[in-house]
Amino acid sequence: MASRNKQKARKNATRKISKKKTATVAPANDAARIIAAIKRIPRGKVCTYGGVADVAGLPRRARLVGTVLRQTPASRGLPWFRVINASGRISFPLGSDGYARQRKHLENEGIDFVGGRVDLDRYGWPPREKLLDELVWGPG
DNA sequence: CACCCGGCGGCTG
DNA sequence: CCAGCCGCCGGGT
Repeated sequence: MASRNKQKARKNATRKISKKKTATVAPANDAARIIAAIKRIPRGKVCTYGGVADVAGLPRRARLVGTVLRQTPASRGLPWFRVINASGRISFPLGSDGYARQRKHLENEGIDFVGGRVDLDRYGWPPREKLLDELVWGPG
């Protein structure tokens, strides 16, 4: 409850600050940052949608990560399959082709599924502690 | 401008 | 753990 109020407060604050709305800066580069962030996920690790957004410098844009991924044609350099949701699950419907492909890729990299989920404490990237430090202290 | 809908995330019951 | 609900924010109608 408190958290929702906090989010609402943040939203109102954001509105007030950005009321000018000047440019609307077409976020084509947002997609580029998201792709770059995904490319950084190490082999054998996974990152959540929200995590990718954070690494890309776009906090709270988890859904945008999903949108970009959905619209981005699979290319060989992009480890799209290392992006899963915050519950440690693959976000495609169970039984779909996409689900099967993604899971196979991950298992091929040695990632272990228990009850249909990945243990983020073990396979999550970046490590939670590092992420917090960077959020608070900045990189370096 | 008003809705509607997501490869999401947090919290609650 | 699961189901819902809600908040967020881009994109499409």
